[in-house]
Amino acid sequence: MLHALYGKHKLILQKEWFQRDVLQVAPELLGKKLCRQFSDGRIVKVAITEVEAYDGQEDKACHAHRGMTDRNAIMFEPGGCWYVYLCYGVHWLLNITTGEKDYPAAVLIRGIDDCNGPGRLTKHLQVDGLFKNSVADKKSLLWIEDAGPVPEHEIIRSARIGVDYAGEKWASKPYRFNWIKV
DNA sequence: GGAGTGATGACA
DNA sequence: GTCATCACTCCA
Repeated sequence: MLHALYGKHKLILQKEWFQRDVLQVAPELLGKKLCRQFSDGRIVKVAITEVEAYDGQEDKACHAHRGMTDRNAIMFEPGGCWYVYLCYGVHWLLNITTGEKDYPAAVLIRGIDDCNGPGRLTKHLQVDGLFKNSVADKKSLLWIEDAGPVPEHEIIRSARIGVDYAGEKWASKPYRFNWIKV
């Protein structure tokens, strides 16, 4: 198991931690604490329970598969930034970028403790477009902290949700990771 | 099962 | 400039 790279604040996952293969980062994010500081100063920390990986330009389900656009440009930067976008005109979806510069990849955070659904959790944590392209650190009021590894047998892999448009090859990739607590 | 919702990207 | 599409949620 790869060790987390720690910065000045012992628990906060640093940019370098995200600058690895998205398929390695995604399952390791399970059990980590998604942390949000609200405008009144209150801090909420919740465990991540479900994620999906979107892996580069080859991946037809990835927003970057047709190259760089205004929206997805942040995915081409080194990992560790928030990629936030509005889905169906209603829901903000929260992703963390991964990988090296010029390799577009990100992890969609789909579920946290007591809050399933990528659109629901952003509403719950009051995350919107203001966070897009910001660095995942304490200054941005949204960051991720280490919380120890999740046992491998508690991780379930399956196909990603809502990506049928990508064609069977990519829609069927087991790039979705669920943490099923025993 | 079906509608809402508006930014985004493709194309002209 | 237009137009179709969409990594979803809620209510019936």
